[in-house]
Amino acid sequence: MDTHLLRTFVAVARHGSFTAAATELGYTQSAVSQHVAALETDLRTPLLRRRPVALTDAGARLLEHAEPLLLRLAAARADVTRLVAAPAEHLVVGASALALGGGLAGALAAVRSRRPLVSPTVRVLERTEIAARVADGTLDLGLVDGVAAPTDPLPLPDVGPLSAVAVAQAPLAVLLPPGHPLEGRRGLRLADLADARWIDAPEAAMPLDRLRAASGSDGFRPSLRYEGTDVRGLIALALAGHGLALLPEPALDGVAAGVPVPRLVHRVELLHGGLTDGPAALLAAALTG
Amino acid sequence: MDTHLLRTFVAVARHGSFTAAATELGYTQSAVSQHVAALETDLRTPLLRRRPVALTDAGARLLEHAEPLLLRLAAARADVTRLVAAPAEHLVVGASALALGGGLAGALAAVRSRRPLVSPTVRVLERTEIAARVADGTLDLGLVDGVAAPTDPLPLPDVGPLSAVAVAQAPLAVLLPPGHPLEGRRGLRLADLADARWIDAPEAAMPLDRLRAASGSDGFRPSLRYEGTDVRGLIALALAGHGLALLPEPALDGVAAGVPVPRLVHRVELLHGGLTDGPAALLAAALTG
DNA sequence: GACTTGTCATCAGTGATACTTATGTGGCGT
DNA sequence: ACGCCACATAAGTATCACTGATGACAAGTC
Repeated sequence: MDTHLLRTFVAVARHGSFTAAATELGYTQSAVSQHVAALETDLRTPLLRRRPVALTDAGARLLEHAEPLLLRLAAARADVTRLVAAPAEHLVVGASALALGGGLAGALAAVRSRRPLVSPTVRVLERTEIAARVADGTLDLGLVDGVAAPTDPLPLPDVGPLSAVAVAQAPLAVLLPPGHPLEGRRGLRLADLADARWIDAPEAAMPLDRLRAASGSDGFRPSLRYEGTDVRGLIALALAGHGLALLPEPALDGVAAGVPVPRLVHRVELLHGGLTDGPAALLAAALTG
Repeated sequence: MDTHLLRTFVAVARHGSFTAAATELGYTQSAVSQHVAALETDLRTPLLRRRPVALTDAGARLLEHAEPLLLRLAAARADVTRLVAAPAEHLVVGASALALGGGLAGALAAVRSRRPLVSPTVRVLERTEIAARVADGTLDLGLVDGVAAPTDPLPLPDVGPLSAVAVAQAPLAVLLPPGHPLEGRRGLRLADLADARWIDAPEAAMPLDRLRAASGSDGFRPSLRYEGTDVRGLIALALAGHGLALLPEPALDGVAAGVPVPRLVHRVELLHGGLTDGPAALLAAALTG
């Protein structure tokens, strides 16, 4: 079970094609075929069905392991080289959509004034992607938002030793349509709303599966799916009665009133993998200080 | 950064010797030397100081990544082969010391009566070791205990997709020496006791760092360290005033009275990596059913 | 201080093996 | 039925991952 074999296996599984994987990796089709065959004889079980190429059960299981494994391998390399190499004079920040608000603009301005030569990049990514890209060095810093108990850290995919610091924290509010029976309630436990219908807006609000994890319930069934990062659109849909939405209170922005949710907060955390003293450290200081 | 290179690097770091690592791995010393050199040129930084052999900073960092990486690799192999191979007719259960109580004896008896031929092994291990050994297939089942909020799962080191099921849950109690100012209190939040002096008994009770994580405080300073799994000894020390101890209430066993701690429970969870239908599945059914 | 000893680095040689090129084979569409 | 596409297999080669031998260096011994 060599890393190279796993890498080509993952490529084949992703492309659904031996030849496509071969061209991606710079191999011949023959080599890819041999790699997969070697893995299969090593594990004594077929991993792929051919013609058409599809994962077997064992293959699917292996893929579940292989992808994070390769990610962690890349993270290890990035972490060690980060120790050695001089801090780069560029700055790439990844942020989930709802994490953009908390002072990033101001902090970036502070960096630019002190280091006019660096031209920062801000990249909006899915929450799951950010930790991975910070770990493997593609991003210098990450800003992720999420819902958690006030004392708990945000649950993050474990991709190696990353440091996380809270940079902003706000109460949560459920956005109810006008006339909803619960309107005007003072406190609303999230579990009480597990049976309600929700708008599933994984980019603009909290993904519903995260709510289930945070509340320990398995409700939160979606009535409408909203694909996009624009919060205003989500608010409009929620007010029109298409479903409930859970948002940080500041995001409501006076446009609408929400019912506060106790015991849970919306938090933005800064992710980094060991700061040296490049522009990334400056930005981190501006964000946290 | 091949897996073989990482493996020999880890072996060298553990043994503090190239030759010892070579004999362990069945290589010549020359090969080990070349492996380490290859890693160092690949990462463009020395990983080990020689004569005496010691880790550099970069080497220590790499080791932090390499060990879990190799563990996950073994876990992946075990997980896939478990899918394929026939369920073995043996049964190895790992358990942390405080997890032994909850019905394991009875459940084992149930298994033995139905499968008289299997001779089970019970192995008492440190909490951190159990998840790793279940993942890589050394253990068929694991029983770990820990402290968490009633709705939260126990925090486990992430070694791949493992299933965890609660098998026993008990309230927690702080064991105070007689005459302690807080004696007789009804409820006691753990954070209130962060400044007190504690007995650090990582094998017999909860390790203090776990308490810090569970309570979100950084107190819980140790006044005495207790190495051993015998709870009676720990109770005697706590009653003699050497420090506080946090134990599941049943463990006090009438010997002593403790002050209950709300919002946190002691829980024993059963760990397995996908059950087939061997004796392990029988035992799991007996424990959870 | 020379000698011995133990340990890691280096070199040259060789056997394994990881690739390529070329060819075989089976399903699928026309 | 036929060709076409995609994966499997075979044969050949070039690389490189090992071994064994030797060198270099530090520490301990007399």
